[in-house]
Amino acid sequence: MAKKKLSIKDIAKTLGVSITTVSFILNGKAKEKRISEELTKKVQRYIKEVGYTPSHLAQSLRLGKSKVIVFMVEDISNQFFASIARLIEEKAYLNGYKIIYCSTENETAKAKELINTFKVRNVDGFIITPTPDLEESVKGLLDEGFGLVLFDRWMPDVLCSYVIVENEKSAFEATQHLIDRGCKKVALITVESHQIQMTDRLKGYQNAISQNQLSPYVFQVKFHNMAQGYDRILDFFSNNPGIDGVFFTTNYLAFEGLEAMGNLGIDVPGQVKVVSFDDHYFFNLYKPKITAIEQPLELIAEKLMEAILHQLDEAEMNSGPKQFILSNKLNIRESSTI
Amino acid sequence: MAKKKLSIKDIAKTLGVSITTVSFILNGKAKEKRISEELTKKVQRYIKEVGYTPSHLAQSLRLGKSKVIVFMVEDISNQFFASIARLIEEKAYLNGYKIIYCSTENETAKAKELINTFKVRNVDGFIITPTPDLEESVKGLLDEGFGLVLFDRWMPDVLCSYVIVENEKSAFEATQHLIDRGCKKVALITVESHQIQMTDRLKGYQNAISQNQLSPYVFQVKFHNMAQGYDRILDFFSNNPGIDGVFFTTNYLAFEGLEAMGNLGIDVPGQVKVVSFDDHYFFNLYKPKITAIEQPLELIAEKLMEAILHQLDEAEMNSGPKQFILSNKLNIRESSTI
DNA sequence: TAATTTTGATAAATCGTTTTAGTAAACTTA
DNA sequence: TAAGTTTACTAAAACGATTTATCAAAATTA
Repeated sequence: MAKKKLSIKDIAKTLGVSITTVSFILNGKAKEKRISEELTKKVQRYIKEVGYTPSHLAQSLRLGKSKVIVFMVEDISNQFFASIARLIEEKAYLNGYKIIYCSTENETAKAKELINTFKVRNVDGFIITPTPDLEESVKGLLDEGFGLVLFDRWMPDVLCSYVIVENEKSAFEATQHLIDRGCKKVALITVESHQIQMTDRLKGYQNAISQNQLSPYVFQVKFHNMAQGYDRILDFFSNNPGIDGVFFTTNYLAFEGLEAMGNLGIDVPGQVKVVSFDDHYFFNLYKPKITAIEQPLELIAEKLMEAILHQLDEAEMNSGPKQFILSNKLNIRESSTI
Repeated sequence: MAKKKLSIKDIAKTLGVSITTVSFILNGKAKEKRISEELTKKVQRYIKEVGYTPSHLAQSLRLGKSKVIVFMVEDISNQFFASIARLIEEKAYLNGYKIIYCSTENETAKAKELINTFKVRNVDGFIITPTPDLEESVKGLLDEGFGLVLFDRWMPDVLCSYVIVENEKSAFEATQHLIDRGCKKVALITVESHQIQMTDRLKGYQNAISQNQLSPYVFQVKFHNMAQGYDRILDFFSNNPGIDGVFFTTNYLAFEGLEAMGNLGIDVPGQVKVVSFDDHYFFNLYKPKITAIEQPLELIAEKLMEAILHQLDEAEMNSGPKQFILSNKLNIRESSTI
């Protein structure tokens, strides 16, 4: 087993030339370094014949670049993050990069630990959905010259590349949509979080409510986990009977909320109209189909890779950060119309 | 920026000792190599003080092990694979391994290309859901001494480690369950595939049908993509009016099938009872709740890591392959009972 | 006291590349 | 024909670790 992998040294010895020559030819520097055409051809032919490929480890060690990007998200099994993972994969491989993933579970301590682990592991760049209070770690990465792009959330205090969506604007539109459909008591059901993607959604809701001279009904679910979320939302609806419209700021909340409403015998959309952030395959299957804000996954992935590759590209290293704020799409379905 | 990382050489120079000494101490060989306790302490103190960590790249190059495992699945954005990814992540990191993912889209050419790419990249092991006709590539990996575990599917012709579930048995049980609930014309809706996980499910269905002296109604959807699948299944129900039970071999087929049945005005479970392979969060949310076969995700992940780490562990390198066949659980819900 | 063993440390090879700084030989130039 | 230039190629250092072989001094033995 395990026939030893050929090294550049083996090639050189067999062909009776120097390692340097082979290396130059391999790296397309034959012309520049004045290696004769004849020898170049000969070496190339032999390399092809034996199917030699250079050791990336050795290259990484020598060049100080490992061609690895860390994709650090809240939870890789979450459909949103898994979808992005899928979409960036191809672009990364096309550019010779590998992607290592890891999940923070939105815990700051875990995120910091992961960042330290990977810093030491000679990765080149990080794509991160930051947890709360991660500013210092992130600044550390920048100081040490790692590539870095934030997404889903950004940090107002840190000047760096990011890819986010128009949270406030979309939340405004979703709320206004419910109001336009005749809702008078529109509730916001969100998670208790001070992270900017959530506070922006809250802002959008509040703006729409106040512009229409309505009263806000904000419910922030604490300690978010499936079972607890369901119970809390059930309580909320029991205690707030007049609600006729709900905007959920994440699809998980919507799933739980819809089930709670179902069990309370609340008719959607007859009695309560519903809109959710983060569209999902299942919203289109649900009865009624759920109106939802769709994030532009492909575009997010594209911009993420554009931003990170841009940073890792030697030539453009010291051009400024790339910051993208992308538009969402409100997919209007039965839950807010019939 | 980028304060240069310390190397073992810097440590040695500052302390006025040799690189060798530092290395021995770092690797816990101080005693064995008779480094004096005094010097050992001194070096350790300094290392801690400056926060030195060794370069994994250099170690990998020297030791020929990169501590990287490739997780190669059909589609990382698929909920099943994403969940497994999440579950193996922690175990891998605890053991000092990183995980690189990639998606084959079940295309043999792509899988072969990915395998070649990663072979060259000095990874240590592979966790793979093999595409059709991947036997040769997989054998190649084994010959070259890579760690390897297959999952979801296995290859009868290749002796290697794998983690799979009892496809045939569960399919039998699901079908029998429908028959027990009074179904007389039970259809199987599956994908057209010769891969063993699918043919096993087919076998289970067929056995149950013939043991009960019923007639099989097998529908194999070709060229599986969302839109086409839906259309084909719609046709199938239109052309086979008497069907009173359906077993879907994947949850995607079930989602499409349920929508098709909904649009045809077929009542589930009144008119047609439904069971699906691969339980899903939404089966519990759907109305009616869908009966489904649940694969033991945690156990799969656990066994995958057990098998791969076992192989990568020098000490146990040449013990035989580990093969796990895990039991599923039939979650009986409304779609097959009311 | 001479020979042997133990102790405590190190020099140098190695892993597989890239790249700087040469070096002979062939060719120009004046 | 002596000096300078090109041409075609290479030796050797580096990247940052691990490990084998070696070595001088101290301690033990005979």
